[in-house]
Amino acid sequence: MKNITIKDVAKHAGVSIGTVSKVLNEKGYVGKETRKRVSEAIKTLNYQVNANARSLKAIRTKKVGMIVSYISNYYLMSIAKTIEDTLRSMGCHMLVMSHNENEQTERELLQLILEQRVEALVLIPTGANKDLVQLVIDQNIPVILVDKKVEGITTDLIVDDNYYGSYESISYLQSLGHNRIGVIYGLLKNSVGKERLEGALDAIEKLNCSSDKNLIMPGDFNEIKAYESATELLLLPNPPTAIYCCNNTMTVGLLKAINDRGLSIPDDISVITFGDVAQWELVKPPLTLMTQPLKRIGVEAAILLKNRLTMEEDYSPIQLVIKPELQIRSSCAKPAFKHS
Amino acid sequence: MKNITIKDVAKHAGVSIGTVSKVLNEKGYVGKETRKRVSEAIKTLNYQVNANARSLKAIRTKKVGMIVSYISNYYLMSIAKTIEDTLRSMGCHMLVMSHNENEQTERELLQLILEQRVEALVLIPTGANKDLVQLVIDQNIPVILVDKKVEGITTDLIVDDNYYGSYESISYLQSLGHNRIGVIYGLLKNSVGKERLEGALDAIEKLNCSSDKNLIMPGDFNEIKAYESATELLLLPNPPTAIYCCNNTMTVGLLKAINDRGLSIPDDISVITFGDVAQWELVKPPLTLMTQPLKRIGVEAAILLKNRLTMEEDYSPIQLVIKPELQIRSSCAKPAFKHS
DNA sequence: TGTAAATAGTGAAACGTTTTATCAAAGTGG
DNA sequence: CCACTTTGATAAAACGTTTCACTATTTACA
Repeated sequence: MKNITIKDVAKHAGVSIGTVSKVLNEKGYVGKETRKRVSEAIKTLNYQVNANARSLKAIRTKKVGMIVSYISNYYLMSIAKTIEDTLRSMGCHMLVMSHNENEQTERELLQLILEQRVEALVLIPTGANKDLVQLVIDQNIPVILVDKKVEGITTDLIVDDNYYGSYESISYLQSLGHNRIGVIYGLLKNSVGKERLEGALDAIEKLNCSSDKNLIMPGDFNEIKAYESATELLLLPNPPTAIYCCNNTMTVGLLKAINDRGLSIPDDISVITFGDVAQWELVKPPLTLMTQPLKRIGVEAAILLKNRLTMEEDYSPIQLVIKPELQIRSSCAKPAFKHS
Repeated sequence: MKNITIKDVAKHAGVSIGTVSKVLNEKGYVGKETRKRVSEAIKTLNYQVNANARSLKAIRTKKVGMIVSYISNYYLMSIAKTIEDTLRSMGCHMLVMSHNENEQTERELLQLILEQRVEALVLIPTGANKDLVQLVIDQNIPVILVDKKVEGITTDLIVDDNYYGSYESISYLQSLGHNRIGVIYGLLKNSVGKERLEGALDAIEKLNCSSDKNLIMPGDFNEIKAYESATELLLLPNPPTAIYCCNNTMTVGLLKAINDRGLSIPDDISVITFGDVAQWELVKPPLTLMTQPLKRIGVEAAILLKNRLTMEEDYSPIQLVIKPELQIRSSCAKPAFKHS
């Protein structure tokens, strides 16, 4: 079951392979009659160009790589979708891979990217593997970092303003009168995790909230750990009157913990989270949160990508820091009076 | 900024390109000393094999295509993740694309798949484009259909038992005493949508529920339409005591409609849905639903894929129909007495 | 009518690999 | 010491395209 090649088409149509190529790529001069004969040969033989051979000769591979942390993550895939649509409109396509926040895996994927001769790379990095990322850049492959930066690398970057989002979240709670605010934070080796915690901590300090260290608990960006930390928080002799949770996944754990202790939001405790998901509007009560402007990030990334793909000249890296927005719903209220 | 080729490495190490190739692929005889020199040359030159050139000569492209309907869909991407992991362990990688249920887009993607000479294709089809799907199969590329079938195509298939899931959902409601059951169904040109509706309809008939046609409303698999239909259902002079909603997206609309009318679940109305998502456990009350065994589907698809990739011989297509499971939580209760 | 430009088609080189046939040296066993 | 086999390395062919240099015909227009 040999594959049909351009040679077969040429023979079938009685022309040279150069002519077939011209028909295929709509380049150069081909007679009307000949074009038709060739087209028909292609049809009847079910010929398909071999993209590998094509990108071997032609420099353009029409491939763009996208490496994300989690492929089943709604936030990331929303961005991916926007990018994919843009690419398709440019006749390119996308290689998607996920490293699951594993640095070794990311190494292998970057290696693959290099081998595949993609024309650009959209990377949600682990934060490590600076050497390989730099290597990709050195090969003149445009790299767009999304969501997270890699220390020591200067290239295009699109991130949420995590610090700002956290600061504002705490600030909002404080404005409602809370001054014992619990925080469940994510992995700190992750720049997102770090920035969100720092924003929260700075806000707590500057706004004169209680800076009880016991109220700041790790959630490791996972549901289980968040559940445990939340439970601990709730069992404190003098528990917080509000909890700020640094991402969606951990919020699932937090809410379960609150449920399991029979507490009610916002009467017993206020809750605010960083990150949006359709269902947070349906939880009772609907969650107040900091939304990441998903669409915006996706669109910006896509635009940037398009520019990088069409621009030949050198360019200077663009850094986009996108501010999240406070979405006020019903999970935060004034703190109840407590006789401590 | 020319790319480094195998030729450069050969020159740098003072050997022939054949030898470099042998080192690269760990094939044939290479002297210990030579191997070292070559390896060093590769390191210092930062050489990266050109995967395109490689797959031109070697038949294996190490690429598997995956075409899904929506790339930001949690259900599909969970499956994709499992498959991707398996592939990586086999040294292959995945081309992910989405057709957004657009048949023309699917055509283009299938074309791309053909051109890319992938070794296998995992396809969540629109249901159309039978000709192109068949063409892929004819090229001896194993095709695994997931989630949905394509009429007239026989190949590997892994689907939920949608009919069963719907039937059981209605059956559960009926067992609680409901006999005016509303249904919000999805797109019917979609086999999933069709099967789910049929299961529900058959159950309603066989179990002697009221077969009031007004209770069966389209939701088109989207939130807005579902919201409208749900609202209509709730405004009926004699509204249903329970509603079965055929997928997650539509359930968002349904719940919003119920909220907006100030109704309470399950006191005023019972709700059951087809499809799981972490947040459905956190909604008040936690939703009773039919879960699709995501992990199972992903794993089965991955295993099947692995087999197809390693098996040379012809094989007969496997059809896997996986039963969803009823997950009882608190959104369904006995119907309240109504003086109609 | 003559000449340049436009049109139509060809053959061969090039892209960066892998593979195959070949050669040469070095071990091996009788 | 001879006839193998094993080991080590090479040059050239092949993979399926695109592109470039060329030839040959037709068209345009001054």
